[in-house]
Amino acid sequence: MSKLRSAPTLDDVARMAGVSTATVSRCLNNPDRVVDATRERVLSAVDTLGYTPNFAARVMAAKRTSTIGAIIPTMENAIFARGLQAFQEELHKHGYTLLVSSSAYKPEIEEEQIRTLVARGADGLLLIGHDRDRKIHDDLERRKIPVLVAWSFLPDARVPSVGFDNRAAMFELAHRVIELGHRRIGVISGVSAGNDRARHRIEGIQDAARQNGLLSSDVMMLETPYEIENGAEAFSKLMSQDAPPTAILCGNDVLAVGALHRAREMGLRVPDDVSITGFDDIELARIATPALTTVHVPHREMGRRAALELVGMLENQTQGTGTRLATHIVERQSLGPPAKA
Amino acid sequence: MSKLRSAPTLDDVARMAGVSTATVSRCLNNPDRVVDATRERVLSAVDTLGYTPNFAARVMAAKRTSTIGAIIPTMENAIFARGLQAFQEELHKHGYTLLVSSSAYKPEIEEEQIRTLVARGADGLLLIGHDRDRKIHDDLERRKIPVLVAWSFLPDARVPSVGFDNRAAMFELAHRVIELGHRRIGVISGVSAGNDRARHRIEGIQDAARQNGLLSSDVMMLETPYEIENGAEAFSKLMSQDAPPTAILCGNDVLAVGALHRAREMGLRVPDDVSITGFDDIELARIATPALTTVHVPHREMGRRAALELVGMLENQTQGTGTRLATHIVERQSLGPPAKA
DNA sequence: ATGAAAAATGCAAGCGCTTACATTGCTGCT
DNA sequence: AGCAGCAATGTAAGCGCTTGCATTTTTCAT
Repeated sequence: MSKLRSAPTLDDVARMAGVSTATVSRCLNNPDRVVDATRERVLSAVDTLGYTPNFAARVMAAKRTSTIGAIIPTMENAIFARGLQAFQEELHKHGYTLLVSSSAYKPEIEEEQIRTLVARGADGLLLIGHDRDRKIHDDLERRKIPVLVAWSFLPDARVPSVGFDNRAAMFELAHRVIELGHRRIGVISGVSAGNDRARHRIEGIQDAARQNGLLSSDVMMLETPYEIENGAEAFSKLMSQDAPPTAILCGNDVLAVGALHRAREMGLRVPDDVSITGFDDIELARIATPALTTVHVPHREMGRRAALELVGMLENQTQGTGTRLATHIVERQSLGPPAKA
Repeated sequence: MSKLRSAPTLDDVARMAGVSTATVSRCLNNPDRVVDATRERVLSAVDTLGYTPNFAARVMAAKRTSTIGAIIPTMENAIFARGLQAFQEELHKHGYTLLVSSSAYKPEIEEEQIRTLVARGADGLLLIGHDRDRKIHDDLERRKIPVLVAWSFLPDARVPSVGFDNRAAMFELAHRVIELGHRRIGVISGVSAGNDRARHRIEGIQDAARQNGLLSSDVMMLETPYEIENGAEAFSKLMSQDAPPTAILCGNDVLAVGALHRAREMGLRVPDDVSITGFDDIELARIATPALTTVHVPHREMGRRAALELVGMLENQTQGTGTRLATHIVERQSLGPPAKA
């Protein structure tokens, strides 16, 4: 498979322009270190030859790829789409390319992807959430690869993070729900093992329950993978109990939409018969019927900040400080007071 | 000795295992060409050193990346998510890695992404749709990089494709709509310039209209980017005419969900006051209220087939034959007969 | 045992680029 | 005119790996 046979190389360009390869390289990477006349000659050779630098060779020689790797739990729904889009746009402005892969929420896959991205020479890494085998960070540290965590801000974690306080955010929402009069609360959480965001959201709910004098038996919790169908199933289970909850807090919007859908199938009116809330405020939340009350996360801002932070770490060799972003509740139609008993 | 703080290389492993670098390389790439005892020794050195092959170096030496590049129009919604997922799973089985990037439906960005992927050494490329500057294919051909097109099957295009007949699929749906009695049809299409899929879907509608004796003035067409909000806007425009359509065919499910949403906001009942249909059958279509009548596309099958085809082209140096997949209408609640006038 | 074929391993030449250092060619000062 | 000093360009040493070919070791039929 010698497909490269026909691709022109630096040498070809140099020969055609009558200069050394060093000069061609400079034309491409430090144009101002070459005199105008030469540069023009070289660039026109590049043009007529249709030359494109060989990435692998460049990486080998320069020991730097200008590439950032990101591993997100899923690409199947829009949870990370908007933030990642902003991340990549900002990266692009600074001359970096983004490589994305997804871990399907599986730690072992995430680890494999990290290795792949590192082997491919990622100059820096964006990871989601803090929960992770510490050996991974040991290894990354040893290789001196800057890592930034997003979607979860923890002030004194080992790795700097750009994100929000999942616990406080969910606390606020749960508090609001209880304040409306709900006393039996259902929770449909994502799988919390290895997922600090899911865990912190649960804790936020528990904080609010405790603080408002609910018993732990008033809170019915279910964990399930983050998919619409699972939200629906969990909803059924929760509502088929003797004293079903009057409000159901979901770990994210996807789960909430599943719950919403099942509620309709079961002939339950939302929020009259049961309230349902989400988390993330992705587009789906606005579109759902009824529109979802949820926690708004500043996705684009988070992505942009993460990019700036990571680029800063890369170019100044600094440790990175992290940023905590604010979230807020968006009240739409899916949350109301409980029905009068 | 000074390697301690940076990534170990093949040399380090070789030294530690007391063999040559060639042997280490073979252990990693052709394990059976090395005797057991040696292999074990080498692998344990790999392990204790935490060695990971340097991708760029490997590519340079082997002239092959085992990487496939794919450029899809968007990652923001789920249109391509499922198919791409299947594509990558199948690729993985054959030892290939997938690199994805998105073009935002812009030809010039697609072109840039192609160059990037090629520079990065993609062994093969998956592209969406056939519309594309021919120079791009000239260049790819010259570099001998196999290309496969998906999401649109064209039997005698320059490049082999795995997909379905967009025109026929949309024809079938439009025919069904007209058969139900609709005479004034609205169409919310994606932007057709540079997008053969959008264009063929429009043509399918026109075929059906003509064949059923509708006048071209009975079909009101709007083009708009593929986003929910645009679907909503287009819906408003279409319905604010003197004689608004009784059925609206949307170029994809995303647009249709936008239309559905706006209908509700305007107090129109679907399908009693107006019918709305989609295309693609992504999860959103099932979840929407009312559930969307749409054209089912075998996303996973398409992704899988595309992977097999592309791997075949790569490994057998063949041209690729392409595959046409069948679609079918999924009737849910958003389509009904027109209201009695 | 013995030698030839087969299996295992080693040697070393690149792959296409960047970059430290060396060389050449100018500028403008005295 | 002569030369320091700098700008422009060239030279060549790798970067870490794979692989064709050479060499050594093992296997096995005799």
